[in-house]
Amino acid sequence: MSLDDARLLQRNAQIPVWRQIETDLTVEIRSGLIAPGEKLPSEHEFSQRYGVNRHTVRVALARLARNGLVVAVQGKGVFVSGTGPVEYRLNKDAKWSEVEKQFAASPGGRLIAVSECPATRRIAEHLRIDEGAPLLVTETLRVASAGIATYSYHFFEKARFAGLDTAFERLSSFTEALAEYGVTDFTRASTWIDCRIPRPREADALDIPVETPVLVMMYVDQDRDGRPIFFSHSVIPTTRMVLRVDTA
Amino acid sequence: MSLDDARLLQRNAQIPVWRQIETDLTVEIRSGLIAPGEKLPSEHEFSQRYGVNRHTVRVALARLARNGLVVAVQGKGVFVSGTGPVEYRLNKDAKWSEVEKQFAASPGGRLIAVSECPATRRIAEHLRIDEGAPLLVTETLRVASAGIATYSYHFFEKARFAGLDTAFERLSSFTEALAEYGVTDFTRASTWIDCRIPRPREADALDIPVETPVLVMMYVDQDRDGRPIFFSHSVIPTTRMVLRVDTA
DNA sequence: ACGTATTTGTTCGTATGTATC
DNA sequence: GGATACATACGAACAAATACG
Repeated sequence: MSLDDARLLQRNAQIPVWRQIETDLTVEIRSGLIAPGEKLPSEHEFSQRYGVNRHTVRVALARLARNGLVVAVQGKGVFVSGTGPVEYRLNKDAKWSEVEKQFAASPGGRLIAVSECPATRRIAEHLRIDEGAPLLVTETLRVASAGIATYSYHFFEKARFAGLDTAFERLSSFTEALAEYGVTDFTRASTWIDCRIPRPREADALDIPVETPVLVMMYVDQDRDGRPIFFSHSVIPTTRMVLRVDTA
Repeated sequence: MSLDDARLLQRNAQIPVWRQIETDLTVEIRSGLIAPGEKLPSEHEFSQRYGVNRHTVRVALARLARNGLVVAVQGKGVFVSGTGPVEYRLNKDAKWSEVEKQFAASPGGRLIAVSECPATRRIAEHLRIDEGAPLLVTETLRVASAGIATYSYHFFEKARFAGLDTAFERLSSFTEALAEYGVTDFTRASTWIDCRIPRPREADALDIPVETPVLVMMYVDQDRDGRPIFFSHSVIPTTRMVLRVDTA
């Protein structure tokens, strides 16, 4: 709204008008243009500005409320939810356990599935092993707080880390499980960031609607000597989290 | 498919089966599990594995093709597009012009819209100006190659950069336009990364379907002395691009 | 040059559920 | 409640391009 107004709306388009308003307001709120705690314009004012019926505005606002972005108070107005997004900082110490620390949460990883597959070319390059070498693949759900969670796929060289899945199941933490394999310190080397629609089972586990996009981090962690430890995909819901990169 | 198979499908769910297959294959391709140039299983084989009709598979594949992820050749098969994703590297020299250099493209920014608005609290903090101070807001589309593009919102302090929009229109580049204001060197300080569904006009300009999510970078660029120059949102389609962060 | 198998591309038809008026 | 339109999913058949012996 600060940028423009009803010109944004496409009537007779393939997208319903209420959804356009929803994404529009989502942009404003998530980007911080409207600060947490601030009051939104009234439904009546929205309907005037966008040139739509008040009911159409209400559909959009109801969805924002359902996603936890706003809270409606009868007789007062609609307010942006109090807390801003949690920042997942990308630096060489980037780990999920670092996020858990912010919430004083104990390691609470849950092992969803374990499988094996041969290393594809890309993963083999990252782990500096032979293409086709057997990999141990884990799917884990790690939750620090409501809405603060990741669904991760970890790829380990099977020959080196056989049984790591049971160690994780016992300790609920990769950091601690890896310690049993002599890996006491590891750091993040490179991270690739992508986004997509979640798979049904990911959305289920993360407890988010299947239509809301998620961030995907792909990264390699290595030990002090630069030797690769594992390759990972982490699916991150963005309703209450953002990634942050500082380039000092 | 390497991780699991038809168990992934949710029948009678709110999400169509073809979309589930689409996201599934998108994951495999974009994450590099299936390498560029590789041949996908045949439509018949997919329909067997997923337990669906061949038409259903074709809908998914058609969408992947439209997004440029795969290329179908009659009589041969469907192949993952030859080139891997372009990496937009996040470091202190992160600029769109750096991406353009990779394609030997001349600056080709197009000014979509210009507006003004008062600085919200968050923007005021980033630019270290007073809340409510007038801002110059530009919307630009910058294309380096097919699918390699950004739709950006730039927020400038109006008092300092009045007329910058016309300078950009003339020079097609912020780097060059800012030089006329005595800003010869600027670097990236912090970046926040989020993702969402694009606005209709963003999807139009970037030539992507309205349902495919986009990455959003929010960042502050500053001059050599650490003085903020501008705040920006950049919308990045991810069919052919990923962000990359190196944490050395 | 020919026949065959494989694979994508296209066109019918049928059924079902959902949204809309 | 009824009528309509649309999206989803399945089935069968055929056309066209490719590969191979």
